Amino acid sequence: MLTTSNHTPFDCSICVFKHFICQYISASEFELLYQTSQQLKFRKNEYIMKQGTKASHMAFISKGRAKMNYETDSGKNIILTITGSPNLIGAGIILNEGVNIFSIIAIEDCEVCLIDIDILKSFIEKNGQLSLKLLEFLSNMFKDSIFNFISLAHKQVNGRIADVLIYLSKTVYQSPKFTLNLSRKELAEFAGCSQENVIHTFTKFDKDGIIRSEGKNIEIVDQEMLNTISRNG
Amino acid sequence: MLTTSNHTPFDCSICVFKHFICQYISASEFELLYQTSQQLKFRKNEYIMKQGTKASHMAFISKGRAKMNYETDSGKNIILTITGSPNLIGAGIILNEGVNIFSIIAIEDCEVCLIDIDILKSFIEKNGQLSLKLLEFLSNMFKDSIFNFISLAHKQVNGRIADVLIYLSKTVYQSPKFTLNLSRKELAEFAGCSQENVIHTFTKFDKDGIIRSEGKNIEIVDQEMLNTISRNG
DNA sequence: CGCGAGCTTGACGTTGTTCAACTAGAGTGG
DNA sequence: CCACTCTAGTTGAACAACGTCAAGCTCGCG
Repeated sequence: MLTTSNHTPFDCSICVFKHFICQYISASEFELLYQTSQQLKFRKNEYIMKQGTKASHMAFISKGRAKMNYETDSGKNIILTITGSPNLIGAGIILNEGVNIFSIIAIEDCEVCLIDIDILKSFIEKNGQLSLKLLEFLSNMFKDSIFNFISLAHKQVNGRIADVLIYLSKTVYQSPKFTLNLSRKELAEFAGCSQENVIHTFTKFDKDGIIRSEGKNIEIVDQEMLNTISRNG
Repeated sequence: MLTTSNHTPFDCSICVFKHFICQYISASEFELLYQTSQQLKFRKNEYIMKQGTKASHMAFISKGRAKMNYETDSGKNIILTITGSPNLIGAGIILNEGVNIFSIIAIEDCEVCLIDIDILKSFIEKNGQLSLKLLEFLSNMFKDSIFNFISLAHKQVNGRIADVLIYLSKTVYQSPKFTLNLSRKELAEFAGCSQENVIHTFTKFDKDGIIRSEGKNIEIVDQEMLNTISRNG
């Protein structure tokens, strides 16, 4: 599963996740978590988790971006979401039957900390505040996925691509101007349409002065118009 | 919010939820939960929870069926799911900003127990096992919604309607033969297509001997074929 | 008997997918 | 340095899928 290349531990003192969880657990508990976790680097296109494997770890991505990918029985890829960093991934899947129901794949070089689930579970069991926080976290993930699903299921391609662009700019790249780590095909897998449709829509948006699109470089010019398209579906 | 009509407490001794939660909390704690909860009957089409109102309760539906409905800014209705009973609803929404992000509406007469969230939260904080169980429950809801979303977003209407039929028969009515509580328009809001499209597909499925459809009475004849259609999208 | 709501049907135009051809850049080997 | 190939991106045209519209149907109810 760990198809990684490099194994140098990071400087944990600045880690956001450490900062978060140490509000709720003791120093010695964190030490245990630290000792049982793995700090790894992943290169672009490497699997951080692979669909179907046993879910033994949660992944805290401290640096880099990744995609959540679901592969259907018929071999089609569906991108469920793109994550920026820092971000904690795997909470939703883990507690099911202990199997990863989708893959997490680096779309650029990433620094990742794999956290042992059983250890974390033992903390949750002992620690009400922590579990409430995790419940909150899960609720929010759930909510996001619901709205994502509403967008995909009940809008047509214009609106979906507007949504994807808004999401990428706001959440993933945190700038109206960004350089994509994704191919047009991957964008199509994310937006739930054909690759050609992504391209057609991009050129239309470009002509209408809503975005500027040159290869991997995207700039959102008319945010207001994009919001309107998203709203009207 | 409580637009209900009838207010006779039920016999809680046979309640599934009571049975579940009493594995993790004490008798006196349950008594507190019971005293702060409301047992209500809802008639068809009544709101059990209304989108936008403060989320102060979870709903345990002990009898009857309900739909989760999301109303968009532009006034379009989207049915997120149909629930059978018994079922606990509202866990996912609750912990966000304390506002119901969608409505729950009875599609037939229901018996519902409204459970105070703050009380439940106080139990979670004290009780690790309970919180783990709730995390598991939420994870599963999350997983279901993901697969639902995959179906809607990446299949065409044939496959989506097949999915809806399979879901209704398996989860909601638990029989290959059932009498719908939903109109064609509502089915369309669930499947994410037009009402006419639902009808066209039903008649096609009927002609092909996959289902028998007479008004509200639906029977799944060729389950295998339906699964194939669902798989192929 | 008339009315209205929900359901059904078919025609038509829009939207989106598929297909095929073309372009541009990157990597490879002579 | 120049073919050659391979991949990603782009374009337009043909075709299929889907939504919209309009008309007719059925059934229950006043």
